[in-house]
Amino acid sequence: MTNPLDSVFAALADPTRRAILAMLLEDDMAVTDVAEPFSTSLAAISKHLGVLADAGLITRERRGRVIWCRLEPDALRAASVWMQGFGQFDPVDLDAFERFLESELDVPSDKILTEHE
Amino acid sequence: MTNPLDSVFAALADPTRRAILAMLLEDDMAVTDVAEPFSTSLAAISKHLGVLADAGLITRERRGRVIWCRLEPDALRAASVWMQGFGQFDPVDLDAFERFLESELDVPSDKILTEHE
DNA sequence: GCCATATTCAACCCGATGGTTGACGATCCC
DNA sequence: GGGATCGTCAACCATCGGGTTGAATATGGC
Repeated sequence: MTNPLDSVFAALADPTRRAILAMLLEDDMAVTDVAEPFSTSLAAISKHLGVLADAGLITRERRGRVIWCRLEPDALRAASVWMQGFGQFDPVDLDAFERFLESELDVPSDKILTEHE
Repeated sequence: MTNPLDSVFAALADPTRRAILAMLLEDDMAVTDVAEPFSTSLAAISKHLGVLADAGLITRERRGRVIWCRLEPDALRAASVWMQGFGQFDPVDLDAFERFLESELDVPSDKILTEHE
């Protein structure tokens, strides 16, 4: 009924959620740690994580008291293929990707991408 | 402070709008012709076209009575780069793209496509 | 058992979104 | 000018989305 692309694109439409995905690109994180950089409440972040999980973009696993969030990049594949069909864009360009992450967060990207600075 | 990715992804989150983009991939179209396959009102389609135009995904140009809609695939570039940064997906795979277009357009034909005639 | 920590749930507020209908402006053609 | 076609606008309605706060649940440590 509902196309999975609907929920994936809708999840990506929010800058907080894109920032969360960028953080998880580096490593799995606990919910509390995910929420830490944001000025919104923990409950709001928990909702965002629920949206991301419903879209298949992350999974959450409880270990003890802590719930760990893991990026599931495969969920982006369908959406990526869809978009590439329109533009024949260049293949993966991680430099451009980092620039976008930086422009999105208004914080240095080394907060998010620690490697290859 | 609004990131252009916000509006692009939000525009792509609606299946009607994705279908419109897919139609425009073939050729420029008049608003009335864009609306024809859908069961919703012309005003609703006009709103969708406004959302797509605000996101930069299409442009509209009046020629006489008719307003022609043109796809602007470059607006997808930033979003595509963003997504590719996550998955290192395969480069453009047009076969997969066509399959996705089919799954979007053919399957829900009883919902998207008009029922009269 | 008790308390602190980690996370979600429930109820609410408010602005955005997608849909409708009917009126309106613009344009072409006669 | 008159009439038909093209498209948007305005007002309205219902639903969704993101935010809040406070209570509830789950777990670990003492």
